[in-house]
Amino acid sequence: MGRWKPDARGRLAQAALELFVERGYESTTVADIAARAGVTERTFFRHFADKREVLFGDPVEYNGVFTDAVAAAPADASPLDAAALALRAAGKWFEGRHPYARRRAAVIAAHPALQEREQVKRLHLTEAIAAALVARGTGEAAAALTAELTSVAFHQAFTRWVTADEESDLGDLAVGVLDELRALAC
Amino acid sequence: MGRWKPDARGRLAQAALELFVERGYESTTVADIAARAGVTERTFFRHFADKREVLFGDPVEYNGVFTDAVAAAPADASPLDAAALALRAAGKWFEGRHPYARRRAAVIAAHPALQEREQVKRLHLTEAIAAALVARGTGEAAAALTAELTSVAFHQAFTRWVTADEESDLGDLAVGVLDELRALAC
DNA sequence: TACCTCCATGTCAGGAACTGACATCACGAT
DNA sequence: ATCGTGATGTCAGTTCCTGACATGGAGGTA
Repeated sequence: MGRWKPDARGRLAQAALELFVERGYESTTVADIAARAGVTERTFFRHFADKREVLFGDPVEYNGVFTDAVAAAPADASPLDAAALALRAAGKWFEGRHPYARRRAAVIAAHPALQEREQVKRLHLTEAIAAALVARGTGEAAAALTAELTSVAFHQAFTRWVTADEESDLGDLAVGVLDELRALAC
Repeated sequence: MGRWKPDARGRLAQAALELFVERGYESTTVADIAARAGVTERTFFRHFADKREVLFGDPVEYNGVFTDAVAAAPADASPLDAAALALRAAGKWFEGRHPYARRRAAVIAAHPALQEREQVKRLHLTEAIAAALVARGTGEAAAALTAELTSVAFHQAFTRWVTADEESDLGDLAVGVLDELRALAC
């Protein structure tokens, strides 16, 4: 066995979620998190840019779920069709993560500072989707708006998915919201 | 003349914007802002919840521009028509504020911490619009989605408005984006 | 084996953001 | 004239976050 226990980052993330659930975000210090993970505070900040970031995974991986699906869409698919495929892919990615997502969402909903971070992550996802659409040949303006629609659909669907008691299919929900949006706009 | 110079809050807000433009957000301390405004650091935190907040006005007043317009819309207007009226009202509210909005937007664009705050403000605006629509009798789901569309339209239009060199009509832009969204979704 | 470099972590000092508790003192009402 | 109010000042303290430097196992090389 090595000099240190493996996966300090993972231990920190888990300790943080536990403590946030137990005591709340504000009553938990970074020192508390580090102590439970068995490292020092300084090590926490080597793995995460700040205290909020510990609740958010690798954005490249997460955004990639959406952007890869957009990139993989058939060349003749419309931007909105590509968006729907991205929603399906995201729905699949979240399969089996419902219990975790619920706990995490509850923590975030309880603390404005964490909602802020979540909203920027959403913005970055929107921009990533727009970029992926542009890469497929969609115009800048249409790409930006389609990405926003995708983001709205996913956000709404995710909220409902996490709120609902029994687990439903997130992909179905999201594509459903996209259809609601279509109906509204026409 | 009173014991203190009047409008400490306004002086703080102005000093902050000046300093953020001059040195950047991170290189400006709250003590710097307070000093330029002629008060102490503690007074800054009595007027603003945190360092970021100094760039954002009263959310009740700002959101009210949108929600009042929604509330004042004719009873037979569709949710999306009410949204368009809100966009017009917001456009009018920003008349004459283009130079200020540009400077402010540049500062925010340069600092992730400020983008975070801006995104939550946007979220709260969206929720306020949804609530105003519900008050008009729109269903929860349709209200949420219409509010999101309104928010998207305004956000896109505002970005273009602030980016463009010569000043155009923000209301026109926003309603135009709403039409683009319609076209995309159909 | 002996040595050596790498790199994740530890240690420590310090700046800046924010908060609670208490003091001050012009202004306006009584 | 007195008194309460409320915006501000003062000060101590906690927490977040960063830079600089030290440490010592792992893994490679002679």
